[in-house]
Parts: sequence; structure tokens; C-alpha cells
Amino acid sequence: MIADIAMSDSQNARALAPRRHAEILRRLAADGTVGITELADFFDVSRQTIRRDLKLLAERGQLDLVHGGATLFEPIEAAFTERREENAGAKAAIGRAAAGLVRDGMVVFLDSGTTTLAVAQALSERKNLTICTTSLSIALLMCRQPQVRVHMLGGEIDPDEEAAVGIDALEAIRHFRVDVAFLGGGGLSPDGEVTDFTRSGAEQRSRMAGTAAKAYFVLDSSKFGRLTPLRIPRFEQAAGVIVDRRPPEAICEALERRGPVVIVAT
Amino acid sequence: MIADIAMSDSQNARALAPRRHAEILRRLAADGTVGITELADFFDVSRQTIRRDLKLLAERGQLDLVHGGATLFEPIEAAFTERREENAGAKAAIGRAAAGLVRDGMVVFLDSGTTTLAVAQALSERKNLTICTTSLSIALLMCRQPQVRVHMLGGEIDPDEEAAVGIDALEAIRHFRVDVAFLGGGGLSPDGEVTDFTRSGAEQRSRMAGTAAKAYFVLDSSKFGRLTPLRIPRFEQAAGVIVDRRPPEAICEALERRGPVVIVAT
DNA sequence: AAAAAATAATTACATAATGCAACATTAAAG
DNA sequence: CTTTAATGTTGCATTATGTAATTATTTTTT
Repeated sequence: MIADIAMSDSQNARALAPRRHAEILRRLAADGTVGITELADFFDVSRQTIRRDLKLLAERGQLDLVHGGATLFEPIEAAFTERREENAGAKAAIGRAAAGLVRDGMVVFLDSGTTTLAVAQALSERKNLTICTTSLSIALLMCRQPQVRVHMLGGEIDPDEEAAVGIDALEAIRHFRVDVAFLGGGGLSPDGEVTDFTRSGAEQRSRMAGTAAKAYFVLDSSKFGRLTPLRIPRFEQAAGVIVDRRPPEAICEALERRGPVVIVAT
Repeated sequence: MIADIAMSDSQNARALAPRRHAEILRRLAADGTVGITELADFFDVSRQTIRRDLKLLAERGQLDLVHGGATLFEPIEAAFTERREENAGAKAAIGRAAAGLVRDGMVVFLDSGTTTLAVAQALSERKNLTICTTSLSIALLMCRQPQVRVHMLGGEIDPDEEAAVGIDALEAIRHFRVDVAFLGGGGLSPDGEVTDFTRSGAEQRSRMAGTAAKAYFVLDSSKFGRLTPLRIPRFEQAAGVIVDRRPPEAICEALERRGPVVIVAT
């Protein structure tokens, strides 16, 4: 009887239906679509089983069935597909690198912007997160993930950002103890400073950089050397800057002289 | 017990029930699901024993049983998306009627819910509105409209409603001077009261009914006579109730005796 | 634009896994 | 010892999944 102990489970680990459902929804949030065949392969079950899963989830309104798979439920999709075109690969890479800095159970702040949206998507693998954001799209995406708590910082909505700005958001930031913050930016100036478009945006990011235990700016390479009007006060409080390729040497040096490290996503 | 010595790494061969329970709950918190077979293997007990454990924990409300295992407990109420399709025509009619009460330039509060979403859609003809809402979908929808300012009330997001709830939202309500509020509700009780699903929801709606110059509950006919657990305190502060067809006479009378008028959308 | 080919959905049924209940066995307690 | 609580076993009901034939749908080809 003692010998039994050494026996490890060989193939018995057939996935529980709710696990499949969670993973399907996670993939949907990350990719926007799922295919029946790819899911059947992944879970090592028949396509029929996946079809039954998808049908069930569709009846719950958690996705839309399409030929060969499923897509995000319509209202979310709008928020999702939009603006995803430019530099999508770079942003996805940055998202993955950012997600690598996050552990299960952390409190994460996500700024508005398409790059931070990519971070949100990459975070779908983490469990038990608390997400805190000013972005409507991010809040909507993340609140549909299982095991994620979402706090929306309120305030006036900037139609361009589709995110809360202004005094209310600024105040709301105070209430949170944030483990790690991912912030967007308008540009990365030649002398190694992250800059912004608006005064209130700059102030908001500055505060978050100061409040979070660790703050990172996420910037794709199109922002290198770009000049936007506002400096982000005390931006050097940030722990680092995450980019998709190494910025010009001059910028790197200037940046690291101020403090933040440069993290290049691959 | 020879086995005790042999297995120093994992639990002892026959873990006590409370240990199993603790471990089961720990795994649930970590993964969201547990499987009966994997637990039986891990503890080296029979499936039946695990089943009895899970049944006990389920009775205590600490998890939900599913085929083959258990998942995190989630109080069940029809998910937001599930309800979106139902009664679409009725909701559109209510939306038009509600929009008829709004003038250009007003400050409008929109509660979460599918019926209020219909109101939001109907409001697209009005100009220069200020919209104030707890609903992510409504905020996203309205901020894309020209000539509309949107204020999102922040707070923790309820995944079912996809809207902010809790203390932050409650506090944020104070800051606004609202001309007209459109509020949802869980049901319209036989004695002419609007009722709600949750305590915090009821409180939030009550406050808004008190704060707005005029407040209307929007209720489609599926809510007539439905009993949900929470009364909305001082709901008779509301100016009226907008419905898609006339409720039973008894309800109408009870309602109007309390104050609010009944508006039937066509 | 129509026909043909390929892919996917549906249906119906077979098989395997799980749930349940009754009873048997073991381990601890008095 | 006996008693009691917990766990294991067995047989059968139920549920989930797999398989295969059929029907739709999409895509490709002409």
C-alpha cells in the first residue's frame, strides 16, 4: 500500500468544465476571439465538448458564437478592436513584459491608453488581482475576468482617452495602496523625460508614480524623442520605463541618470 | 504507522478533515476551482470522502459544487449580459418616453441597468447634456457622443451590473446637482414599492432619488409584482415610474397613493 | 454566379466519468 | 469490549464527453 504514494497522476488531469470556461473567457479577453479547434487541442477534449461549452457561455451572454469559434460580446468588442492597429505587436510585447512584473494577488493601477490596455490583456493570466484604473475600456474588460476585483476611479470623462480625469480622479487616487502602477505618456523627450499632453494628465501620473510602491511608464517606440508640452513632475520617482526596443543611447543615459531603469520588452 | 515516516514532504497519509478543508479552500482561492479526483489523489482518500467534504463546505456556503469538483461561491443573480436581450422593444419605448422628459442642457443621472442603457441611447438626440452615471457601458456610450459631458462615479465595480457600487459611488453622488435621474430597480412589489437586490444598491438609488430635482424609476413589465429582498428607502421621493404598459390596477393605486405618478410609454 | 470542395454545426447514440445512497470497514474513545 | 464517527466499497442513476452520420455553412474553384 505504501508504494501507491509514489504513483503520480499520469493522464487523469482532464480539465473541469468551469476551468475550461474560465480559460475560454480569459483567452477571449486577451485575443478577442477563440477557435474551436485550438481550444479542443489545448484542453485535449473533442470539438463537440468545446461547442457545448461555447453554447453554454453564449446563453449566459458571455460571448458571441461565430462559425468556428466565438468572439467577444458585441459592446465590449467596440471598445476592444478600436485603435488597436498601430504598433499592435510592440504593445503586446510591452504588455507581456509588464505582466511579468506582476504577481498573483497584487494591487495594480492601470492608466488610460492603448499600451496600458495591452498590459491589461496580458494580465489575464494572473489571478486574484485588484485592478484600479481610470480607463472605461480597461474597467469593462477586467471586470469580466473571473477572480479580478476592479476599482474605477471616477471623474469627468475625457472623450479622447475614454477615461476619467480631473479632480475627482486625482482625489480618488489617494485612497489606494497600489503595488505596481503602469502609466502611459505622451512622449519620451531627448533629455530623458516622460512628457504629457495635458496638465491634469501630467499631474495625475505624477501622483500615481509617487503613490505606487513601484511605477512604470509604458511607451512604444513611436514615442521616442517626441516632444509634448507638459513635463510630468517628479517623474523620476518611477521605477522604470518599459519600451519595445532600446531608445537612442543619449535618451537612455539621460533617463537612467535620473533613476528609472529601462526595460526592453522582447 | 509506517507511512508517516515515508512521506515527510506532503501531508500525512490520513489528513484530518479540517486540514483537508483548509487546503481545499486554499486551492479554491488560488485557482478558482478544485477537482474531486485531484483532491482524492492528493490526500490519498477516496472520492467519496472528498465529496462529503465538498458537500459540507457547500452547505456552509464556502463554495459551489459543480460536476467533478467545486468552484468559488458566487451568489447567483441573472448576469447583466443575460438580461440585455430580453424585452428589447419595451425598453426602447421606455427609453423614448424618458428622453421626452429631458431638455437640452440638463444634468442627467443614469443608473446602471439595461433599461437605463436604453434611456441613454434615446438621449442621443439631446444636445449639451451632462451625463452622470455609475455604469461603465453608459459612460463609454455617451462619451462618444458629441456635445455630451460625462461624469463617471467611481467605486468598486460590480461584475454583474458592470457598474460602480459601494462607498465611493455613494459619496460621489453628493457632489452633483442633477436635474433628472433615471433609476433602475429589481422589482415593483404588489403594494406599490420599488425594490432592489442589494442593500448598497437600494441605498444608492434612495440617495439619488432624494438628490435629483426629479427622479424616475424605469421598469419594464417583467418587473411587475416581482419581489426582491430590499426596499428602497423613501422611494416615494421619486417623481414617477416609467413603464412599458400599465401595471395591475392594485399596484397603480398603491403607487400613486404614495406619490409617484405612473407614466406608460407607447 | 454557380458548382464543388472544405469546414463546421447538428443530431443521435455510445461510452466514460461522476454522483448518490446504502452498507461494510476501520479507527478512535469510553 | 462496545460504541461512535469517519472513511471505504459497491451498485446503480445521472451527467459529461466522445463518435459518427447527416445537414448547414463557408470557401474555393470554375
